[in-house]
Amino acid sequence: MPSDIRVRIAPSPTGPLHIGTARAALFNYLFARHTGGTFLLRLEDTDVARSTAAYERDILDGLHWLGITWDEGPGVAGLEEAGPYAPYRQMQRLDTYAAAAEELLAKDLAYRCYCTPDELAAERHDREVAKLPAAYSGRCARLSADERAAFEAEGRRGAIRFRVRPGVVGWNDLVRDRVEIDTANLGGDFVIVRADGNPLYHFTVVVDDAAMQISHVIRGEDHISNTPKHILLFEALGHPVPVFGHLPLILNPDGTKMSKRKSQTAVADYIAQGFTREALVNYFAFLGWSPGTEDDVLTLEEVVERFDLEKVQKGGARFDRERLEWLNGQWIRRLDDADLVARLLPFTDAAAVAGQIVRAPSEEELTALLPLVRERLSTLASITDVAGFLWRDLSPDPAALLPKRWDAAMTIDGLTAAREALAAHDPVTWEADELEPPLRALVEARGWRAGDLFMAIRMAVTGQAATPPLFDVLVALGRDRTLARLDDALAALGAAG
RNA sequence: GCCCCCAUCGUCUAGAGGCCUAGGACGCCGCCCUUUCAAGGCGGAGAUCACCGGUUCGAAUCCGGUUGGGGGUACCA
Repeated sequence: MPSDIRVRIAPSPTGPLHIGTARAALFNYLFARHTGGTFLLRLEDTDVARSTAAYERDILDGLHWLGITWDEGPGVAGLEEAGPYAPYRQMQRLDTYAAAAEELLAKDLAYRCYCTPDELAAERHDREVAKLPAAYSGRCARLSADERAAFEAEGRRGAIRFRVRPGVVGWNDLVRDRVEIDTANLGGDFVIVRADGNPLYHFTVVVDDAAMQISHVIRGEDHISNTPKHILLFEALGHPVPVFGHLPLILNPDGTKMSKRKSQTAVADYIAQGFTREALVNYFAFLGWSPGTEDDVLTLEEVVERFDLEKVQKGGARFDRERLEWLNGQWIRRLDDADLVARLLPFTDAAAVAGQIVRAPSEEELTALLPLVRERLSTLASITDVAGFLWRDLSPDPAALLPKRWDAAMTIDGLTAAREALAAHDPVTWEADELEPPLRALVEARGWRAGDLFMAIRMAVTGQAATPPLFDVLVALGRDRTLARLDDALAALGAAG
């Protein structure tokens, strides 16, 4: 059954895709998909000074990467402009706002204000000194035609202010029930169109939400105090007021509103660090919402099925990177081989380009390695921590080659014997379960602890104390490189002694 | 300052008057598995449900106040 529910995400291309925007987009998407409604994307690019095409691209690409798709939206990032209410970019809708502003002016619901920024600043300052709440005095609210003409003659264009009517504005918020705010606390008549003719956010958002038949406005809690202004504008425009739902904020670890300064906020950075879309979406969905069951690893589709705005938390949620990493590990373990390899390849390639490894592995090589690395990856990028020794040259550090209980002489003895045993091993059966018995036998014969010998070999052939299982590592390395690295380690130890 | 929102383990949360001596997950600590690291299994510590007062036979759940935290106070979005 088709639904007339229409929701939107309206990002402003003044920065890269922010986690908060992605989360708001996700909740709108979930609500739309769950109810069979329509989800649209509108670009709010009226802040010309700060908006860029590169940010636009980053935002749209990021949302798509996450799997958040819209039914109507602008023609950018390789997309066709789509939907019955085009254009979906505010700078292409200026005449719509101009017409709406004219209408409000004509009905005397708005007026021109000729105050200069300096005058406004002085006014603000005086009120602050007098300990009065910040508000516009309304000095231009009742100018006569002559006074207006005088200002215009001076060359002043005048901004357009909306007349805020006295009274209380209230709404039934989807997540926090009844909210009421006295318009006396709105700061006076507010500007809807700048003196330079550019419309402002509060105005464009309402004009567009009205024009695009938005039924539910789902956005961050930081907009609660803007909502009365928007309701007033909807009423002035003669348009039904949509239903509002204010989501709890994503917080820095210290509990303040998430910011670039205290947290990593760009989705692109999480992508670059090897977080999967599944983990990110899963994590965002569970920040402020929960299915009410004990499930914690869910696909986007499963979340869509269970999503309910009324189960959204009211209080803000701190961003917990450790939990995200755990979820990421969960998802990495769930991906099928081909998928995981395809996602890993860009990271090994990038590491090679960056010089972190000297050679990027092939698809086949990575596929063969999967059983060794999969459960050790917390991010895709950590592949080079887990298996980088395979694609890197080692420079043995004698001190770092010694197992806890072994000194240099002991280690030389152990590695020499191990090298001999491995060199004597049939190259044709260079396989993990073939390599283990001879080394175990050696340990037995010499009365060593298996762990000590294995650690000595591990350090010698990988340069690390933490690696995938040793015999699998020797196989991945191959006979020649294994023996060569043992020789190098022995040489380093000999030089030190 | 003024307005508004919020308040359950360190963190994310379950909980819509009796099922709660408050459940799950992350993290932390043990144990098991084990050649290291992970993963996995098992167990543990961790919340007098911010506080005070009310309503009720009974409150984490309802009401009021206090405190604390957060958000907003632009010719930014």
